[in-house]
Amino acid sequence: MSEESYSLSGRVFHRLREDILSGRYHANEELREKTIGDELGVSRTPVREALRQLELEGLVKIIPNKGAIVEGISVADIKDIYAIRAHLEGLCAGWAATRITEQQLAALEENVFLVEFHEAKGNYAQMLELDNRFHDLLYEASGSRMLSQELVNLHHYVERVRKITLSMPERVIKSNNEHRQIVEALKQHDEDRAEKLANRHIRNAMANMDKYGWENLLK
Amino acid sequence: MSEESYSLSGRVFHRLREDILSGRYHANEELREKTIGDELGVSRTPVREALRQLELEGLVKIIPNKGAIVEGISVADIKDIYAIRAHLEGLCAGWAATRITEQQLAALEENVFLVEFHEAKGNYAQMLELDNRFHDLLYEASGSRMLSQELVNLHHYVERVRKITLSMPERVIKSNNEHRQIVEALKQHDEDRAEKLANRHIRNAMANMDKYGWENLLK
DNA sequence: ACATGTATAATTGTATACAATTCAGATATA
DNA sequence: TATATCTGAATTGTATACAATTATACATGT
Repeated sequence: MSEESYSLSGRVFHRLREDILSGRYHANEELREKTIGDELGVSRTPVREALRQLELEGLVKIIPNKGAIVEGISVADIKDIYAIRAHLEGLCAGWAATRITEQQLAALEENVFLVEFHEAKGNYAQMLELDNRFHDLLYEASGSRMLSQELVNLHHYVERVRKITLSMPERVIKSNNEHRQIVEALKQHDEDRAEKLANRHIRNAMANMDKYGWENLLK
Repeated sequence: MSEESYSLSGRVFHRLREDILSGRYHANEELREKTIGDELGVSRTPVREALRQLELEGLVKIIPNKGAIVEGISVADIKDIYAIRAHLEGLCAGWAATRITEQQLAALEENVFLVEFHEAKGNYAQMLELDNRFHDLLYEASGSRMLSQELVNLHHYVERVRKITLSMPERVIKSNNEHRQIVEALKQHDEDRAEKLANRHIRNAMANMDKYGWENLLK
């Protein structure tokens, strides 16, 4: 999944989103077009385009003739996103159960196997990448452009949580077991079971953060 | 609910979105920055900003150095959105049941009453506006910025369906009855019931379109 | 006729110029 | 002192200029 963008405005957009979601900009911070442009070595034009896009994502608020301020994202927001994802990933897995292709199934099985492989070697660096890939594959298997798009968007918001989660070996193992069960249900085209398992998978991720402490999230 | 935008780029954005969702532009149509700018009497700058935003909403696809083409929205997409909304409006109503304020409840009750009033007078013109308002109030009552934002976005996509639906007197009556029941559940802070009713409300809207014939949707 | 190459036009990407608005500080006035 | 108002700087909004890329048309050779 290449998140690269070869236009300047695209690069500025991804960079600013990352900086906001990672907390490098704090909430309510003012974003000046010229300042950002100078920092990234571009003119105001691509910066403006990026800010307008971030506004649509809800990460900044643009006040006409005044400027852009960081909306940021609170712990409550992230919890909400997990609740939303629980529903939508369930729906997604359910749809995928009846629509998934053999190739997509094979790709998911390979993914589960790869996690197992690297986990056994204690190679946790690739976990985030592999986890991203699992979910992207699942989204695509739903066969729904709209649902997939929604879930990909939501996924970005919680990258920070997942970085923490997937650095815990015991959670990685459990998570991959849950992935395996989901794939199994997809293989059997068991819609209800796939939906329930995917829903619970997200809820388990939430429960894991409950134990870890959400308040530790934003440093 | 003011959908107005006082910047040129905002106006272009809303205008283009409306034109795409209403089918004035057909799928795969190429959108030239200069042409659009000339039509709307603005320069390329605000047009570009609008196109970049529409890309994020999935309504156009931008191919670097080539241009923007209309993604459009298919009947399948709209059905998917209804399914997604069914889940999320349920979640939303459930949350609202425990968080809604007295003022918000009063506003919802007033809305239901107003629909009744205008319906009795056969004044169907305001129905879309009032229906929009009901759902916006419900979204806000969820107390969740993220969920509200998601639902508002999804709502835009199906404006075309709702224009049809809400021009059917018998559906308007049923719809408002469903609204009334939802408000009742919110009043009693009955989370499960609110969730079920809101979920079913959207499913009923789908069933109504099933009868009407989805294929008649895109002219 | 067909493919290929090349010049030219059209279009997008980015930077800059200028207009409109807002902000900050100084000055004036009660 | 407190308040109001003016003035210039800073910032955003929009248009335009220029660069980079892509599309089109035509010529050339096979």
